[in-house]
Amino acid sequence: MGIQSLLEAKVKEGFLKLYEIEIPSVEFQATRKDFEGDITVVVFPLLRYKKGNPVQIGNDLGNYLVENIEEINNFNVVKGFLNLVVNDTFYINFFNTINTNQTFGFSKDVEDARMVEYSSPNTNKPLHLGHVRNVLLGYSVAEILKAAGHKVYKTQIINDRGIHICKSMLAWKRYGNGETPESTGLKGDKLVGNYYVKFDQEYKKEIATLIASGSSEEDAKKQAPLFLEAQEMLRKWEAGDEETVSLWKTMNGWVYKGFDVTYKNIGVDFDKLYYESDTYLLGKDIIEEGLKNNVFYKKEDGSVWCDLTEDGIDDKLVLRSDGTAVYMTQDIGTAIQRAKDFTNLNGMVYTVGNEQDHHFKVLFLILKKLGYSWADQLHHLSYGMVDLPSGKMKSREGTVVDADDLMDEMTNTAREISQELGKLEGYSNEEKESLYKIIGLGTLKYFILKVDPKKRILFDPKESVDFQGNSGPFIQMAYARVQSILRKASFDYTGIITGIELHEKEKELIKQLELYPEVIQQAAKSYSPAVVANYTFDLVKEFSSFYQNVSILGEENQDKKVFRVQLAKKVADTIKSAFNLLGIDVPERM
RNA sequence: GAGCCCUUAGCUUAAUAGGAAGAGCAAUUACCUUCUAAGUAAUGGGUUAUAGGUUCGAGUCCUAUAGGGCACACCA
Repeated sequence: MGIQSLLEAKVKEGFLKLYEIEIPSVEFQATRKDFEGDITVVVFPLLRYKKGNPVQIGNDLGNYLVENIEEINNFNVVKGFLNLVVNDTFYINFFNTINTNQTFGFSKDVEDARMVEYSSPNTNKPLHLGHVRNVLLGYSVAEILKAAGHKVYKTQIINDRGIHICKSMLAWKRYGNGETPESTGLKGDKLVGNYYVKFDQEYKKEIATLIASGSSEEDAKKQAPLFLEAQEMLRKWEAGDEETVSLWKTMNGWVYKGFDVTYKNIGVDFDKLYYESDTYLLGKDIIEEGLKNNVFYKKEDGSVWCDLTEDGIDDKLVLRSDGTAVYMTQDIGTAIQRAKDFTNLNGMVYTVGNEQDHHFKVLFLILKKLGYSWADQLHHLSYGMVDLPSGKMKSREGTVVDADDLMDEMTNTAREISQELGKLEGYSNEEKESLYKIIGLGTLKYFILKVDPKKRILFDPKESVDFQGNSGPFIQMAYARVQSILRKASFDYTGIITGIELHEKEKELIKQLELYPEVIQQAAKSYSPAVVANYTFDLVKEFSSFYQNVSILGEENQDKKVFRVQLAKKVADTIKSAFNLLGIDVPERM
């Protein structure tokens, strides 16, 4: 049992005895470093029930608690804050209860299932920095939800159809000379992406020619032969034309192979895939049904809309006048399909950039109007864009940071720094390379995950990624240090230690460990890996201080030495556990 | 032009759903002590964008204002 729940009961009891007043709850917080004490009762809220001087009430309560709770040794009152000093025995006992718990911090299964969608790429170009943030957030939130006791299904919707896909197909057909990933040695997604860029270049040339011969820009864009041909291709694809579909399958196949490599490198995976080509027609039946139930209405031209005026939003188109589906149609269908596929779902999380806030607001509203009870459990995990110093990324203009290149670059930087520091004697080349990757990727992932998802990130590949301070390597370093100690600890450090006097730093560390379960719950509730990242940093800061100020293996008292090894190991285990939730590996040595 | 998000130290940021503004980088200084210096210890740096309001108490809630971003398409 935590000290807090014990205290809460005693504070209530004390209030009753002292003033004959019942209070519903007690507010606690960790005592600030500049004051003596471990846990603080905030007295102010209690003034609502018992008028008086907060300092006086604090003193009365403090006296009562010291007398009645064994674990409380002392107290002081500053303004309306009652700071309580908790004795070592409590902390040692607490540590012993968590010490051998391998899943410390994790909740037991609550049999509540969630689906988390992330990545959702187009199949006409490689993944870039924007996807990296998306994928890292989605994967991490999925892991955090698992740790918080949910069953989780990770998914993505692959945007594998549409005019943009036809563009790269067309360009390949025209200018590709039968190139394949095998013949060029290029990753499939890169090869296809090149043709998407190629299309745009040629298209622009055609537009320029047309404008030169007197067309307006608008007309030129619509009349360029390439554009017309791409549209024709889309029609053929929808009609099931054999040649077109076959090319589509081949080129998408290349892209998927490329994506697999990238996902594997990033270290993320999926439980279930949805393809837009399978789902884009799905929504139509739902729209028909909704029309009957007056959820939607039809305009004279045949287009179908949802009236959202009472929600203060403009009406939304859900079906074009020619009967074809729009983005919204498809998303409605996909959501319903998922609910059918996974009947145990208690919520879906969509990891999509904040530019689509409006889209998801509308989607959730429409699903609710359609009467789906689960519509209330949908959540848009909205995150800010990643900007480059040069501005926004545009794939057609080649101003993107490619995901594969980015990871390579991080690994290279890690290699350079490692070699400069030169501490890897006795490591094989293979081990070294694996380590560089762990550090490089860890740096990147931590850099992105430590900030609140809502906030925009300015990413400067040269300068913004630090290997010091609040960074991945700083935390990985702490883990490696503990492993080093464990390798050197040539004695039995199992067993339960009691009755020792704690060093101040040890006490701080145990207090920090105590927070872990709540941190996971908090992160799950707010869908924020940043909560876990910041906690881990605080834990490691505390550990580093402990490590520099207190000797572990050099301690003469055997009990203290064993306890310190156990404590260090627990810290390392917790680092590893927390970093796992972020999808970051930790090294045995660095 | 109804709307949504953001603004905390020079830079990057934290603050448990109103409770004592805290870190990292950069700057200055000290430390390789037999557990790894990608580290530790210390110093300086804040009217939390501005003006009001609610409250015993506001970075946090409300109202305006300024600056930055996003969105509202028979695009996805």
